[in-house]
Amino acid sequence: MLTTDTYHHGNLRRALLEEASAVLEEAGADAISMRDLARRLGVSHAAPGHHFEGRQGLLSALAAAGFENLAASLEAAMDGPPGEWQTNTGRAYVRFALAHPQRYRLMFTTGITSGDCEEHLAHQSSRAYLALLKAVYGGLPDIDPADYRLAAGELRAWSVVHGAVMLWIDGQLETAATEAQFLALVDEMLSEIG
Amino acid sequence: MLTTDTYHHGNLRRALLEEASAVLEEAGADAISMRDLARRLGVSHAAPGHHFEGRQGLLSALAAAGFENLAASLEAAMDGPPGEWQTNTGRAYVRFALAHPQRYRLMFTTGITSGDCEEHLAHQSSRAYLALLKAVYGGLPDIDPADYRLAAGELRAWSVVHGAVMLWIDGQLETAATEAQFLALVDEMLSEIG
DNA sequence: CGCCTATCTTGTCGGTGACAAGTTGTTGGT
DNA sequence: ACCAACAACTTGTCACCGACAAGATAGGCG
Repeated sequence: MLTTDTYHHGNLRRALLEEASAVLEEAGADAISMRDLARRLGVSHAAPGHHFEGRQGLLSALAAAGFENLAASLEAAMDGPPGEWQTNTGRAYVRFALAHPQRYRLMFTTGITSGDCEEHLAHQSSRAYLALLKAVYGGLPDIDPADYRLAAGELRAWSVVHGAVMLWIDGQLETAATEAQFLALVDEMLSEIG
Repeated sequence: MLTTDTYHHGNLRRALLEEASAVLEEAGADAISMRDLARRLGVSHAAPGHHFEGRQGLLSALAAAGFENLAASLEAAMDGPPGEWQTNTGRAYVRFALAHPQRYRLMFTTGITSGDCEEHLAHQSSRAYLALLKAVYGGLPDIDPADYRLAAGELRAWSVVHGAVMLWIDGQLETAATEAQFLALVDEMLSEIG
């Protein structure tokens, strides 16, 4: 059992995150219960509480992991010529959100004020945002992050992908388009903007 | 007491909606509890259950009322010349969302599958959507609602306002802009699109 | 008067998050 | 080798929640 680290009753923290991810994907964040996770993993009802700052801490960790994946996806989308960065990154963004709708909703719904993996969450979140900025402007502007001010360019780009994705995830477009049609429309929007 | 209708212990349904609206505005939908509402109104803990199909039913009613207000706001924004419909309606949309952020989030987060005031919710929701269509195209296309298909025009318009608003409401832009700056940016986006 | 129905109350169930206190296993110092 | 300190986990409990069942109460109508 060298592979499973310290072992007292297994590597609980990792197991909790994996189990919670499964519940998240199939039933949404509201369905995640500390006691239920404990039950699924065969530990006592209070065990999960020792690995996160309460339920909110667990959700923060899930959100942070999501931002990490999103950032990696966006960064990977920029290995082509800069002229295609915006379109490719937008496509990657939407593809990520549609592949993990519940995770995406959690990432943008949960308050960042969580505290558990606060710095990790903030870091991965801003990493994703920097990728977005780079894609929109074909490179990173050389300014002090401290006095960064939101501009119309990135707001429009982010709003259109975030808005489309949220409308789809929340079922507002369900009766008006299939997923394939929705993706085609998003591609159309992205090439118009770019 | 003629004004308060039937009276057994007051017009509970209306009182519940008003109290729940207050809690919603100041603490969000998650803070709405049937038992807490009952406590606030001085009735027994089970009383609210007789007026809505459970907690979800109450939330649906709140969402439906929100869509009613939104639809009215959007319709009112189109009393000017058709050329200004899109910009004015967009502005009205964003203004509504920023004035009632928790309500707005509830409207687009809660599943429409609620059952309680399902037909009312669906009706007010599509009323708001029709206003949006009218604003985008300067009038309503003459098609059968049954075979309506989502098109790029309305998707882009809706996405950009919904996305911007959700990003703001969920605090993603907090550190990058003040509310006034955000509103100015939204106006800029709206006039570019229109 | 007596029934009927809508409204509200009381009681209870299983479930949940948070916390306190105790137990067990692991690790590291001597 | 031993023991202390620490981390991981268990047990127990609290207040809260939503949902339901069954009973009480009031108003309307015959």
